[in-house]
Amino acid sequence: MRNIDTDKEQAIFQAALRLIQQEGFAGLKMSILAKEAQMAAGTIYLYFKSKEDLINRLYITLKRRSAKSFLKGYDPKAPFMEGFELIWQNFLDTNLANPEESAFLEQYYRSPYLDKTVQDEADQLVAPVFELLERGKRERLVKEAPTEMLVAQLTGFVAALTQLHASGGLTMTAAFKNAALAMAWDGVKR
Amino acid sequence: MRNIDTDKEQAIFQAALRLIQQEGFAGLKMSILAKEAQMAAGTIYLYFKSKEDLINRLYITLKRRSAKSFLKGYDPKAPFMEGFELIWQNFLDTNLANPEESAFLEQYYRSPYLDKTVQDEADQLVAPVFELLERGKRERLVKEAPTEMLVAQLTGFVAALTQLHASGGLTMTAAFKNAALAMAWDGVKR
DNA sequence: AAAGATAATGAATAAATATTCATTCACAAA
DNA sequence: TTTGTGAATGAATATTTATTCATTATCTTT
Repeated sequence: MRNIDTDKEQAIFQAALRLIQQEGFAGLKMSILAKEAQMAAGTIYLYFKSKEDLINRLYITLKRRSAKSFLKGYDPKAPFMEGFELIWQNFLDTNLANPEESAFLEQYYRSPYLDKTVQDEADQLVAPVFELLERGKRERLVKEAPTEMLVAQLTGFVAALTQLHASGGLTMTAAFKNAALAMAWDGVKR
Repeated sequence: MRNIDTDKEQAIFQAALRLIQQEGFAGLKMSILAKEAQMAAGTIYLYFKSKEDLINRLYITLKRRSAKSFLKGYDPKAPFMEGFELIWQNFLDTNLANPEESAFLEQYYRSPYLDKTVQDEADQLVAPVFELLERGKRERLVKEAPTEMLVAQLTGFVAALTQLHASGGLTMTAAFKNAALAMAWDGVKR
């Protein structure tokens, strides 16, 4: 039996990310995508019902992967600071290591292509971070600011850093990562 | 003489922003734009050579307006802290007051439509912020982190806050603005 | 108020792009 | 070697969207 597994699908995902990175949002044309993924245009339609389907599946796949990655090793019962550092470092590393995916998730957030169900699941995936920060407030370790605001500073910072790193504006060495952690923590700490 | 001034142009700009806000990046279709701006499709082409021209002029117009707005009253010779607070507050207020413009500037940054010259001018407009933070480092008031990183935290935070505020996730009252200033300053201060 | 000039219209056309499907290909079983 | 079957192709078609331009409307000048 031929291999109908995810090989081709993955190739399409990869190529789509590369194109979005290179050409931006508007650069994702099915014909170009086919060329980049080294297959015929029609082949894409064996794996995806439509462009919309492609975008949605790519989005949720990456969002899940991202969430899994930055929650790796996270134990809600461990001390707050341990959890904070773990998630922060995971989050930064995940984004730095996958700038194309990161940019995609940023760019397609609230695109007309995305189904509401997909956006809702995406929100669910981030919930543990909210819970951790709320716990931090209860334990008097974190500022008494709205959780959304705390999250905004952390995610906004990571997004901006990732973009900077990817564009070659700044190479994130280990020393710089430490500096970033200090900045992130100083921003939210009580 | 008929009024060929900026009335129609402004209407087109406004409608374009509204559409980008509502439908996202991909939702900017010339025919829909014409309807939204309450004019015929052809009329747009009396004011803009092409869609690309429209995007570029909208982008640079908004970027200039934004820079002018967040540098308003800024005196490079005033004490550091005064400059920092002024720019931060201006920047946050400017973005909160113009979430559509803010989102547009975010979304179209490095779109394939944007001319390099436009992007370059955009970078120039932000230069005073870099200079201020470098001075802060020299005066030992600001962390010894790369300036790009400091800027990343500040702009990333504002971008995320603006998006949050615009989507109704959090209303930025005066108290919350103070909290945000504290978070921003704690993040970069030495 | 007529003529001339400028602005606006929107249906028609051009251009770009998504999608289909008749055909070919690659492999496996007989 | 032949035949069957799912996978892949890519030119052809459908669809969507940008742009044009002949026509109409609106204003200005005399």
